[in-house]
Amino acid sequence: MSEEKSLNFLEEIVEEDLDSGKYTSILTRFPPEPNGYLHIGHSKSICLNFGLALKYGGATNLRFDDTNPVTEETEYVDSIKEDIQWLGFKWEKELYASDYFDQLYLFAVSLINKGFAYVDDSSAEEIATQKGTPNEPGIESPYRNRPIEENLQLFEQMKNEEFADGSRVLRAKVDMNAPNMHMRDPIMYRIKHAHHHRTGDAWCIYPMYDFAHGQSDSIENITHSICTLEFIPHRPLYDWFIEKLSIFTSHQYEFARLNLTYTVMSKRKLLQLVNEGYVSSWDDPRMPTISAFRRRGYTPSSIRTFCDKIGVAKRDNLIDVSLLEFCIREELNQTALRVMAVLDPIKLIIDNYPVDQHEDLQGDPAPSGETRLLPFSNELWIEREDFMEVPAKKWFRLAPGMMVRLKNAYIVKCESFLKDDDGNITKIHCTYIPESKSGHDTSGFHVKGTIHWVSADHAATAEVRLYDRLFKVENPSSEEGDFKEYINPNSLHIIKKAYIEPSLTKASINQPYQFIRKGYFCLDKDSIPENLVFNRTVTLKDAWTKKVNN
RNA sequence: UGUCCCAUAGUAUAAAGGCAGUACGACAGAUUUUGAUUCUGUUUGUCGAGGUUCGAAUCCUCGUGGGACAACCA
Repeated sequence: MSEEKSLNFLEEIVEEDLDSGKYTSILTRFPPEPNGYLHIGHSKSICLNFGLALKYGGATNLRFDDTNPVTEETEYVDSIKEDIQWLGFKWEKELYASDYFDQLYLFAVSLINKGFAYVDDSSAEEIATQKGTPNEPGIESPYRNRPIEENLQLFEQMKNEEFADGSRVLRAKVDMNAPNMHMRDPIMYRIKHAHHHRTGDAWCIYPMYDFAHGQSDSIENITHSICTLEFIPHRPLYDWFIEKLSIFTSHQYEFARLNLTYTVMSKRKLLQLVNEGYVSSWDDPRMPTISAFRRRGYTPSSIRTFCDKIGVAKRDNLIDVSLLEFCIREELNQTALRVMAVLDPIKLIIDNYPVDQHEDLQGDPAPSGETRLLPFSNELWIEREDFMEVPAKKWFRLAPGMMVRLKNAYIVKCESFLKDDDGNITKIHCTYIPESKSGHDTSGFHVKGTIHWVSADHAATAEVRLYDRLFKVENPSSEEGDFKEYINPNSLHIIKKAYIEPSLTKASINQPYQFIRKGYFCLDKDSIPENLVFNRTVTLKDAWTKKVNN
């Protein structure tokens, strides 16, 4: 029963290339620059590159695009590798563009020899001026027609640390009149006396992206080099270098990057949020980074499912974050242990339940069949929002004179309540119906509402962190002004002291929980035995709140 | 006043000249000891104008709209 799922345009290209015999197997690559943490947008690219290879029996290299030593660090390399593995993918080889610095240097010399590259002494400003604009052609550099010998000599001197940063560059000799700005004699090498995270101080000249990426693809025999739309104008250059160098012909294909509502997806902006303290770290659970989703309780498979559902195409898109939430809820609904925790407590006293008595009630069994006991007594904590002094229409939780089921316990009826001087409700008095015990209900009462609770004497406490969207608007990047103006000031709500059922004191970090009626939660890495911390991964769908708000 | 990419429900994504479908969302109902889950149903779409064709979301032309491109970033 193979449900024929339609192919995306990249799968079509791969199938064609395989069917036509152009390739007998495919090789893709995932090429992050180690200058930041991976985000959910990268996971689309990861799922695409690794997924394509998996589907068609090929392989994927992990290649760090580390040609700019001033922004790149080993810390990022490590986090990137961890994130890819966590997502569930295995790379064929771990490679670095810097592995090819020697080869790239020889490629450059060869282009100089063929008259396709020259050393330019112009300043950055002069080169920018020479470039022209999209509407006006560029002008040729006065150094453009230097003799080959002189270029060779100067380029070697560049390599030999004889010149200062910025004093000279190596440029490709293409066409200053090209309508495509990238073809107007692009820079191939620049001088940077900077320490490289892998090659140390071996080099003071570093290749630019355009003279590193395609050549690295070619060296590795990458068949399908998949990147995002903004590289489309680079493709003619990508092809030009490969052709002039007469090396293995890799091909570049472009897809539209993922954008998600209520967040930003550029490393530059995410770095700002971290550096300027809007979030606590790269893995602050409000961030769209993979490490943040991991910490927040998202699973690798939920992210992979999401990447599968969003599809792949070439048009700009803005995916509704509710799709991501659907994916994680769908999974957690299957795997989460149901437990009870009261986040905003109010005391409920059962007047007809003996003060010194308690009983251990049976909680809902876990999917594994494992059971747990719920201590019950005359004083409980319930959720403040589960009581209304004056019930709304269609309200079926607690209110004066109304009855509700306490989950896995008894039916109670609200008899009275107390308020403090400010009018805040402080205590709710109820009576319980002894014949209504869960599983043994002979009371004959039928109640519409069931609420969660914990026994006041037996409850443990924990810190609970509730997260909301990081931005107030769907697409912060498209708004006027600075994107940071649109940050949601209420994206984090910390509850210092929530009451949790005793079984949760044994919570473990990879076990998802559903706090019944409150959402899916996971233990945070900040937890210590004296202070457990839970993150809300995602809320439950909530038809009631929605109804009230409308 | 350039070059390139793109245009299908609210958001995404299919339909390879032959019945516009799927998912999420939204809405309504059923079930429910989670106002969750589950189940059922409803809603909404081919940017415009020409052309080719028996037949066009699909091919062509011209518009319109959106996006990308002028870092010694990737």
